[in-house]
Amino acid sequence: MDRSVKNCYPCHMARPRQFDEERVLHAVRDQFWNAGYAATSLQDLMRVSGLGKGSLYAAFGDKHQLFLRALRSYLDDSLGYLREKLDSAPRALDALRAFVMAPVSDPGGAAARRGCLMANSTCELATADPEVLAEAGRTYEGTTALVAECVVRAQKEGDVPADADPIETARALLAAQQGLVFMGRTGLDFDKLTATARSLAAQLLPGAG
Amino acid sequence: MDRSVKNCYPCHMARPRQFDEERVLHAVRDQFWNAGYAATSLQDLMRVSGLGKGSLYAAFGDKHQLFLRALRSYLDDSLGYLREKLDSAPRALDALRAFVMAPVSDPGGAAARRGCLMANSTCELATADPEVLAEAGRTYEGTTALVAECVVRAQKEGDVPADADPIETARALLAAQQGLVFMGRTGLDFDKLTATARSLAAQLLPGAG
DNA sequence: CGATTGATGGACCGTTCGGTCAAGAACTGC
DNA sequence: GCAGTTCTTGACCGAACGGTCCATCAATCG
Repeated sequence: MDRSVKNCYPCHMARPRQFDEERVLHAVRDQFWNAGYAATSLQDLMRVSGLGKGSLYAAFGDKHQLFLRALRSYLDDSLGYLREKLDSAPRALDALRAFVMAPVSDPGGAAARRGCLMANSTCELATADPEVLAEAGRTYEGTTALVAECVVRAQKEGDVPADADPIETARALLAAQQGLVFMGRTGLDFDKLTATARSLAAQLLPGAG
Repeated sequence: MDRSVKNCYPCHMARPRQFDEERVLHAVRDQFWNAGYAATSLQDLMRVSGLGKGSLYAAFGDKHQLFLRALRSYLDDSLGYLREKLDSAPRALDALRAFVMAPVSDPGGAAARRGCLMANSTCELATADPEVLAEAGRTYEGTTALVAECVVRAQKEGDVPADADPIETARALLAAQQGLVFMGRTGLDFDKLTATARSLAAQLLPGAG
């Protein structure tokens, strides 16, 4: 089943893949990100990946499975990046602040207008696609857990009141962050969005920037 | 052009409409709300409206125009409802708290999981559909203005510090609310969502509930 | 009643959709 | 070089898509 491991052919080597699976997933992910799931056609996917229909179907299954693969790849990257950011910050409070401000961390604001693939997909598909809904639930639970860990660290460092519930605090921070992601997607002016992000971070987290 | 005005026929009356335009817009809006724009076919629209293709096209133009009509009808209703809620509250602070908590005001949580038509549409279409993006911008600017007015009133009533910027406060409240709407759409447990809403309201607004 | 008008519903259009399949290409082991 | 295996390509499929058109219907006014 898993053809990503190269040296597992029965006895005769066959024709090797001429494409890099990760590269294709990346291109496909961008396409879904820009146009959404339903508005992306197989022709779009062929164009951005450079693959023929047959290759796409042989490698990934149908459109929906390919979408889920691309989505999961995106989530793995995002969660890994978040974990690294949260863990590597010298002071947990700074990491929490950066977490809330993440939607405005891109200088130009282009990323803010593009939003988040998982968020966009959830809004488009959550009602009708249980697998996407499940992925969303898992993702935001995972994110909450990571942030909550960071809250605990901030408490140990004396920056967050010890009586605050870490999970509850994390959920509030996550909700605020996702609200900012969404406001960015509505086209809200980047400077105003940044000001709002600062305001939210200041109100939800102790200490002055 | 405008056939909604009944008494403007040249000289002979013709066959009158056999459907209620508002009723159709309502049904169509629900369909788009449940399935999204791209995933809704003309057959779906015919089914939920009970109209034939010809009637739909004659009355509303193509699918995209019909969608915009339904979306605007939704927005008019929503903004009207919000204005009324904000104005009718005896105390502005209570209205602001209710505004933030709106995503969990539905007892069962079904509304929370359905999300907001404008928010869903923005996430699905904002990148590719300038008209939807413009509608989103207008909507959230309008909402910000309404909430800011209410903040001013709360300041006059002594419930919100006088030195707070009403617009900035309104944007933060709106972002928090939309974050909650989104978290509801991810399927987050309704009780947890409610707790998060309470937590956000408590941190962003003065006074104890 | 008959002329006129807009509403109606479904047949019909070309296009594009997601998905399948078979034939050929590329590669290794014998 | 041949056999065996997988990958690649593009033709092909039926279905569904959005959209147009027209014969028919219902209502009014002269």
